Amino acid sequence: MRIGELAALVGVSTRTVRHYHRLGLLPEPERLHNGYREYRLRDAVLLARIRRLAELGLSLDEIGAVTAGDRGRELREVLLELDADLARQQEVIAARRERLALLLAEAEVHPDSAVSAELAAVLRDLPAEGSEFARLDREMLALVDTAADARQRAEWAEMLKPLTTPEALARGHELYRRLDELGEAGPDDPRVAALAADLAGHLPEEMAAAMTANADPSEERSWQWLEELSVEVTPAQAEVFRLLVAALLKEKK
Amino acid sequence: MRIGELAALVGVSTRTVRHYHRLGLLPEPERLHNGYREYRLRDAVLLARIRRLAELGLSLDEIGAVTAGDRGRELREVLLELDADLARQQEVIAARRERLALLLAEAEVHPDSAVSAELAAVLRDLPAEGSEFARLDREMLALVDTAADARQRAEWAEMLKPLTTPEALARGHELYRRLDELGEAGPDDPRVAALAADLAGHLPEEMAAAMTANADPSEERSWQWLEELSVEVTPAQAEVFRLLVAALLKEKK
DNA sequence: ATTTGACATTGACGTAGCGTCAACGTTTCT
DNA sequence: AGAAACGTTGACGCTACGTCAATGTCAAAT
Repeated sequence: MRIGELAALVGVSTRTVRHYHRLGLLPEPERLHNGYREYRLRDAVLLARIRRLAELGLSLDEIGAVTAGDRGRELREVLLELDADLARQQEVIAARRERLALLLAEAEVHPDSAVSAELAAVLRDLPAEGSEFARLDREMLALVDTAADARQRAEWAEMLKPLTTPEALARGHELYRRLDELGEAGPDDPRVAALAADLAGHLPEEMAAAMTANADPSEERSWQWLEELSVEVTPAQAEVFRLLVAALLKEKK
Repeated sequence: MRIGELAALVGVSTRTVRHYHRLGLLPEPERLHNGYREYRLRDAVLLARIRRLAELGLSLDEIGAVTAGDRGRELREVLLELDADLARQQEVIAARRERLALLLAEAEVHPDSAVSAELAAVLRDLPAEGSEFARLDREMLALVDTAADARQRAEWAEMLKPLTTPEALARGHELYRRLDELGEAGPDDPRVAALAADLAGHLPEEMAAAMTANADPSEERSWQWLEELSVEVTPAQAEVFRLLVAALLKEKK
């Protein structure tokens, strides 16, 4: 039998057969005078066995270990391992499909949005035009949104809801404007302390609680992100938030 | 933000970030005077979005197509496609686990066998010692065994059962010996025709039916394999089987 | 002032299991 | 005899990065 016949017989490509030769899975058969490989029945048997194991999902390395004979691994052990692996894969895929279903349900409502439905609703109601700081704020929200699960997003949406009343929106606009104006100011500018105080008054209670809850570094990192992200704000703006958190903490006590 | 901070923030490696740059998934940010990449908040947002899609199982190519904006593909369409793909994967894995369970159950009974339990039982009962042709025969059985499903194997085991009686075994031994003896003979040796006739008498009825059922080439290839495998037999032995099939066919009519 | 350590840069190789040329020789059919 | 269909070895390509390697930059410890 030549390589093409063998391959057709077992249902693989000639490339596959030669690949198994190079890996040592299938021993090289005798060569004819012209250099062609000449296969016997036992090669077909072995190749078919290799394929059967491969189609079960064993890696070629594992197959090599199993078919190596005495000093190889026990087939049973490998199969059990494989079954456990497949079970894990099933779980992973099932979880993915669940998340996919959620995403698709969201997309049904908000077709062309890069963020979740909850956040999209908030962003729609929150002002953004004209303020550089508002843009940063939205970006931060979008960032935490991508990493959040449904529960967290619902909490945040709840927290942010008080900010969408007409009065809160007006005050929010003003505060964004004042933050923008601090762009070039120094951290000791008198407007800094005033703005921090006004911000403290503007924030919903729940939000203040959430911010101070994780303000000590031992907790999770959700609000620590705020620090990391402060790379993009000016010193004066950063000072506003330092004062703000300090005020909230004092108020808490 | 420098690349390490960005990577830690989103939870990927710096290598991954640079990889996305090279693929064009993530735009290259400004460089500092020292050549370091300087990231902004929006880069983190985009990177987090990419990761969310990647963790769902989208390929980076697909993510590129989705995030490409206007001329890209619709996210919804891609997600539906992905879901269908995951569903297929689930089916494949479930089928594998079923076959694995069968294999494991077999291994429970026949721990160190390379063939199925059914065939192992047959091979145990069938004689093999000393005959080259018997070895070939066993190899052929092993070959079709690897490709067979449970139903087919049960059928074959049933077909082969009549051969395991003491009298059949004795006749089988003799027939194997006579086949071996034909090794160097020509196809027109007088013993050829005689052996073909005796073989026809030896074969169980069901087996003869199975052999002739697929003797015309329009059918499946299970018995056509026999032809392919005849590479390993001598001309005289091949002639025996040609005559055998012809006799069985005539008898059938 | 220097050494160390932690960061950054680009470039290249390795991974699994083959598919797919390329460049060439052999067999077989017409 | 020419073409089609096989065989040979060798090499690159594919995914999504991990993992050096060789080198540069920056802050802190000596």
